Amino acid sequence: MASNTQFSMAVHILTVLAQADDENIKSEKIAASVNTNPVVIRRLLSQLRQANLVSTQTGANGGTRLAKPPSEIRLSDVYRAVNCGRIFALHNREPNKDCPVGKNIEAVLCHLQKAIDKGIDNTLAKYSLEDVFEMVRKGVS
Amino acid sequence: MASNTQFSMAVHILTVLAQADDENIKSEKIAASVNTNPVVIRRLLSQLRQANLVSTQTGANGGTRLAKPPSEIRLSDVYRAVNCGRIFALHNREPNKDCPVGKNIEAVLCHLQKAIDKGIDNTLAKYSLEDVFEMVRKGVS
DNA sequence: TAAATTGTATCACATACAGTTACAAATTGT
DNA sequence: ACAATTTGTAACTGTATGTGATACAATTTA
Repeated sequence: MASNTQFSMAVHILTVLAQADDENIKSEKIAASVNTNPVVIRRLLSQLRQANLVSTQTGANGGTRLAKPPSEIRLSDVYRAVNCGRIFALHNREPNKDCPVGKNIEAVLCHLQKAIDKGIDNTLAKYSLEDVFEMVRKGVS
Repeated sequence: MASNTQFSMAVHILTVLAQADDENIKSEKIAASVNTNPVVIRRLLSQLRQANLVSTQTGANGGTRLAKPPSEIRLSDVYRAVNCGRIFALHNREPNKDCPVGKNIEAVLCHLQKAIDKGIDNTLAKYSLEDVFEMVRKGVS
């Protein structure tokens, strides 16, 4: 599987909204920047909305805006909003429970998954959407 | 198939080898513990061999053993050995370069990818194969 | 030389994401 | 009330990829 681009697109979307300040932005306009279909954008906006990161108005002259200031949106929030998947998957066929390793390895791997997830969360929590916006404006340091 | 199980299987394989100490272990035997096809195991062993984590002997009575003691194998080595993929992918269609956001967002995302990767590496470097073996034997604390 | 074992190419299958089309629901302006 | 606009979402397609299986050459042992 080509790993998924949802986090990348979500950050892109939110940055466009950050730039627009308090204006309602149409999915079509965002799609033009991301270079994809508006439905792809709306699907992601749906997830971001559930996470209370954006708010949307339907109907004519509708669109989407940030639900809070960019300084209050952490990339860890974004990651959690769009990412259901894990870094690696556990075995998809049960290991052999008659083997001492097969019997216990899954618990260990599960433990590792949690440790990694916490690490990613910590890393992304260091960046706010405001930081990203600044980096986009001025270039990555 | 959600994300890939290669890291999980690789850790499983190495733990089986750690348990076997200095004996040559056949791919078939490992496959029985992991509950998969021996070819799947051999493919992974091939990657672990390239990373100098195991050494294999072909032919009758052949098999694979660890190339170094479990205490000298870090899970970060394993992760690097089998994992070509990233946490998230960049856009697969070029963002619109006429948009100030689209023009610079990729550099920012690339920067974030590196930060996350370093975080994962740090997390996994805390665990040696010996630690995993102990956890498998005694249960995860 | 026969048997055992790995290395690897190749195929089949399942899954998931990206992209698209289509249409109902909601909202606005007249 | 009506037409126009915009979102929400279901459904379908194409594509990529990981897993698993089969097959067979190459290697090693006895």
